[in-house]
Amino acid sequence: MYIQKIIRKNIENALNEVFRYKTKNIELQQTKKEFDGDITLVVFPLVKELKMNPKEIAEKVGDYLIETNSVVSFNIVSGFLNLSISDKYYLDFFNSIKYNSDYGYSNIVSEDAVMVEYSSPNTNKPLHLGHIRNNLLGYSMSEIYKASGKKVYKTQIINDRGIHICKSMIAWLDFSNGETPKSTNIKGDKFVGDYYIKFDKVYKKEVEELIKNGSSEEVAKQNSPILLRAKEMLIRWESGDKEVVELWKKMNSWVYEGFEETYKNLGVDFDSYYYESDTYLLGKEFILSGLESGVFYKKDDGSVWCDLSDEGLDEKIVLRADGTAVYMTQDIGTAVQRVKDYPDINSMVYTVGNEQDYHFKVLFLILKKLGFSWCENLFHLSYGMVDLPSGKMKSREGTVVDADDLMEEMIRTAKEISQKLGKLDGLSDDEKNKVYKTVGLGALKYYILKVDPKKRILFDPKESVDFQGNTASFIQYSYARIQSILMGINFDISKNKYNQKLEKKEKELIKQIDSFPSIIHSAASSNNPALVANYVYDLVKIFNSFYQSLPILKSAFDDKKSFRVELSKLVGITIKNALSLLGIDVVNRM
RNA sequence: GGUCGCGUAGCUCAGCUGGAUAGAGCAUCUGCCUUCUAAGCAGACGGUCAUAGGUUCGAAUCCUAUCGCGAUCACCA
Repeated sequence: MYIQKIIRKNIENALNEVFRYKTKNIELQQTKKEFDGDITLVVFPLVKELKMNPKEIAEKVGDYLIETNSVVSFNIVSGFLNLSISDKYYLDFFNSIKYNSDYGYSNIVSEDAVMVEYSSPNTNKPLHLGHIRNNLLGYSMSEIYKASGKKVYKTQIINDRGIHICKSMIAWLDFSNGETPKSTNIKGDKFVGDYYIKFDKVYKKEVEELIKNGSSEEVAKQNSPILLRAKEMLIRWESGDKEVVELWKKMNSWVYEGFEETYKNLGVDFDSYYYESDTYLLGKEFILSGLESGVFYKKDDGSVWCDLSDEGLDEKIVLRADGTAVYMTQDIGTAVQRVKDYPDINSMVYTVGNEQDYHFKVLFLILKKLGFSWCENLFHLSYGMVDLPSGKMKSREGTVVDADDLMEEMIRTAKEISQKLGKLDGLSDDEKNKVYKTVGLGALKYYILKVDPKKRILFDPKESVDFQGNTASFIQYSYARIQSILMGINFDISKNKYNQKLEKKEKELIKQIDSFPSIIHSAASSNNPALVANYVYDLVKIFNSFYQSLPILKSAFDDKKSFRVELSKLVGITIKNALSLLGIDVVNRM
């Protein structure tokens, strides 16, 4: 159990027994390096409540804690009670988990499940850097929820219908001569995306032509022949035209093949898929029942609205005048559908960019008004844009960073650096390539996940391939060194009975490891994988500094050395587990 | 204009529900490879926490205003 929890409980007891006082207002923190002690109680908040001076309170609490053997000593510095925990506590904790390869993960799995939606692409374009952030966040949060003891369903909703895919279809009919991804050896999503771009080119040319012939810009934009054909195709699709639907299925299947490849490379996966072509008509029934119960109201033209001015928001349309659904309608329907499909769900997480903050605020409010029991546990995992040093990513200007290209570049850079350093000499080509991939993708993932989701990221390709400092490869490298220590040792270290005094750095390491489960819980409750990233970086830094001071381990062995070997091993387990929450793999040698 | 988010070292970022002298990495400079991996370690330099008020024992953190950047405010998704 996390040491702070124990101390907190003991302090509660102390206050209760010494002062007959009960409070939740106990402020604990790590003791600063400059002072003696492990954990510090900030006494000030109690001063007011107990109406005594800080020193007196601190002394009484300290005495009680010593009497009850919770701490071995304490000192008081101006309202801060610094407590020293016995080495025995740390050693007992260490011994209790040192062979637990699942260390940190909760072994109690809750009955309730959380559904995490992420990725959710359109089917007319390949995935780009923004999707990478989305995927990494969604996947990582899923792993963190699992580790914190929740059952998780990973899903996505694919925007597979609408005018955008019709555009690709028209362009393919016009220009492909029957070519396919297979026949051209182009990845399916890129293949379809290329036709989307082709459509756009023709469209622009036609608009120009129309303007030259005297149309206004607005009219021209609406009346380009190729756009009219795309619109007509959408109508045919909606009416179930066999030919159109066939082509639509064919082209989407190409895209999905491409996406799967990208997901596989990125190391993310899904338990289920929702398609807008299935869900875009959902939700109308709830609009009707909402009308009856007075949640919504109808305007004269027949459109249906929800008034949210009580919550400080505007009114929001939920059904068009012609009775067709809008985005909001579908999202209401889809949410309900998901709970139907997975009855154990009691919360949902939507990983969607922060440009949709308003939409989700409204969606959650409406669901609440409609009275669904699970509406309290909806969370919009909102994240900031990914900018480039050259500015914003814009598909029209070709400044989008393609997901596949980026991953490839990261792997290539890992290869170059490794070759230059000669770290991998002696491995087979297969093994080398595996390391390049693990290191290159790890760098990408860590670079993105280590920053707070709600902040914008400035993605500098140059800096992201830097493998020094606060990067995945630094962490992976330390893991590899630990494996190397362990490999050099060929006798049984499990019999050691080390119970001497701990050195400062050993204690620091154990303390850091001790806090891992609580980090997982804070990451889960704040929906922020960056907490885990920064945690493991801190752990590795402490370890490296400790490691530097290790005596030579492979030769003459004593209890102290075997203890340190075991401690290193436990650090390795913790690093591996923490990284796996971020979707990052480790390598045994590099 | 209304609403929401962000603003911390030259650069990229930490800083949990307010707590001790605001922390890392990069960059710049100084040491450390005859010892298990130098993708490392030890150290130096670098701060008006956007600005101005307020709340209190105590503010980067909470409140108000102002400035800057961004998003959003569609019968688009």
